[in-house]
Amino acid sequence: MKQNNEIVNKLRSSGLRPTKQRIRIAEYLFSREKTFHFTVENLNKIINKKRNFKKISLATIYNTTEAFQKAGHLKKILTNNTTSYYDTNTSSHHHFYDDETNELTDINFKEIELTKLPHAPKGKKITGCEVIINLRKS
Amino acid sequence: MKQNNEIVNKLRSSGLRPTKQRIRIAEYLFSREKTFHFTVENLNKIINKKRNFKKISLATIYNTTEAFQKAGHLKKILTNNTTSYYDTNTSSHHHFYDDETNELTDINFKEIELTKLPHAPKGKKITGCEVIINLRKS
DNA sequence: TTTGATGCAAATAGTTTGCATTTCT
DNA sequence: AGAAATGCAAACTATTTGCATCAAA
Repeated sequence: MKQNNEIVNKLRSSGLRPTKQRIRIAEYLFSREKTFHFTVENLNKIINKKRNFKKISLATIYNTTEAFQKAGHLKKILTNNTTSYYDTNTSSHHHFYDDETNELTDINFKEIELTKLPHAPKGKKITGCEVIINLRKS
Repeated sequence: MKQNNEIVNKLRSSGLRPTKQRIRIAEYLFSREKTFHFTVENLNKIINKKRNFKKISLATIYNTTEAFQKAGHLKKILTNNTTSYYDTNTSSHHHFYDDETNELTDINFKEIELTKLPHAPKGKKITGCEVIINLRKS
């Protein structure tokens, strides 16, 4: 596998073997300017739409997404529906959530100021913090 | 059905017929001081543990939970888990979420200070704002 | 050559739906 | 009686698992 060195290094340095499938998915996800929100089902459709490639199985898309998340390359987003959403923007940022359409939008972190946080309960540590602003049509 | 008038009125005044099942569930959920977090599966187990009552079907627990939510008696909580969590505390407040145990805990609203909020996108209005702090054992 | 990843299909978890029956008003 | 709620099972959706095969180190 000798392709896109940057991607290969990204995978390697996080302990992930750079397989064909992972490279293809990583290229799709991480070679972009704008942040990208998706479900596994979305990603599967997109990745497997192009006929010039061999199909990547849904299980692998699930595995890869989870591996990328654990490696810190993806962030799992909060929702109140039964599907998991992921975000290619792993830096600390917040979301608008439209309760009617289930649409998620990023909020620039400068738009929110959190000036006080609780301390973690005994024996626990804080691993993340997210603000969700609920929307509805006005 | 002539039981617990307060509960019956609560149901009636939100347009919900006070059926045996709804009353039993509402009595369990709303006759308490402290806020209560649960999943439908939790609630089902609890409600149907007591042998002295006739079993309430899981579908009814789902229906009732949704009806209570729509009526504003319950709040659905955002997590990064695919199971739905509900909260008997319907006022705007924040949560700790333990990613390992899936446990939810309230955060006293005084413990968090949000000093800056974005404005809603065009055509939308803000209906709520919630902070989730993820935990893990330290 | 051994360890880890993939792919498929079957299994599972959470939730929803259809419809006959029952309960409330 | 008429409208709405219940209960059951079947259907559905998202996700996970087991295991044989395959690719990377």
